[in-house]
Amino acid sequence: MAAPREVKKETRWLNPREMKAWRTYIIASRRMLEALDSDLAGYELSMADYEVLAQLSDAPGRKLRMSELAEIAMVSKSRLSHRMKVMEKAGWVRREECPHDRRGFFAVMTDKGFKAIEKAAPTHVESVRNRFLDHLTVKDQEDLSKIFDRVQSQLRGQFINEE
Amino acid sequence: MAAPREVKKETRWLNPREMKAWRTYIIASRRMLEALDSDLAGYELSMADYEVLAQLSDAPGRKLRMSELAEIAMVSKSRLSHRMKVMEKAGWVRREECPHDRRGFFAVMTDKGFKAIEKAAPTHVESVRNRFLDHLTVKDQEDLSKIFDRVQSQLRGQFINEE
DNA sequence: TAGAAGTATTTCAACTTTCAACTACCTCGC
DNA sequence: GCGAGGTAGTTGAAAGTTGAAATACTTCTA
Repeated sequence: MAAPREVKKETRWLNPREMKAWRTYIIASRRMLEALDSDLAGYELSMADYEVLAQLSDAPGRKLRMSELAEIAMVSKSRLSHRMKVMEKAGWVRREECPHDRRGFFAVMTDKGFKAIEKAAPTHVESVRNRFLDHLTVKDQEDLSKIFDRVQSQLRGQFINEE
Repeated sequence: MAAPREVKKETRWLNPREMKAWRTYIIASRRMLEALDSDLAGYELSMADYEVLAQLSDAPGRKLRMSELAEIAMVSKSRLSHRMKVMEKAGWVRREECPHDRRGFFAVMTDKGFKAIEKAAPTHVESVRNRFLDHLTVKDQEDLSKIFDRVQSQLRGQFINEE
């Protein structure tokens, strides 16, 4: 240990390279997400709703417990509950009681819902290519996977936030 | 031109490598953004509000036209207008009439606002390092800048969306 | 087998964001 | 110097989101 010194460390501000990487990534990502959303708008879908339906359509029987769906589609339970009400009104999904756990419900995709996402999917995939993947080499794709795997695996991290 | 064929091309679905890159990037990004937001919560700031204040604090005289601020902080005019009302109530900013264009207003940061962001900034920077930059090598940073520069530069692109 | 504790989901109230006017002003062309 | 059309910013209502409380179960434990 060195001689007693300030408790609080100097802030390590970002150098120009770090700043560039961070800002370019954040700004381009935001704009790209906006573009993807607007590419989907013609199908009355947001990216979040698309994700919910896509996950549901991949599930066995196109049917999942609400909590599980919320989890894998990365929306809060309460948000999913609200969105389901809207999608139910559109006839894309319905709720089904869970026979083994009477607290629970299944979200079930209707045929109409399946047709809706089936119709939107090619556009969305094309959109992801246009807006993103087409600008990446195979090497880029692999690099990115590695980087964001690392980012995600460290994310459990508790950041101390002085109250 | 080849012989007449279907107008609509086959959808080029994502291969596993593409899928992996896309989903890892999207999911890790979302989770990271959530973490950054929650790291800022102790300062009564969202990322969006932080960005607005940070841009304002960097401006000459800590003062910018509303539209310009909305532009560089990437929020809509109407959203900025609403947020300014909240931040004005908190005493962080005030509005000032523009002498040369009587339609216009300046957003001006108060001393209290400057102190607020000055206090939050080290945490936020530390947070960006913890959550993101620390997991990137210098090479990664450069790669990322290149990738997202390409992504952004193609984003002007009009995506044909059949109505 | 009662009751405490936990879980699944919805609802409520507060807040934020968006969309489409709307007001007020500026600028240009004639 | 007037009017058409554009620009700056705000507003209010509607829609979306959130976190906490409420409801209705299930599960555990003694």
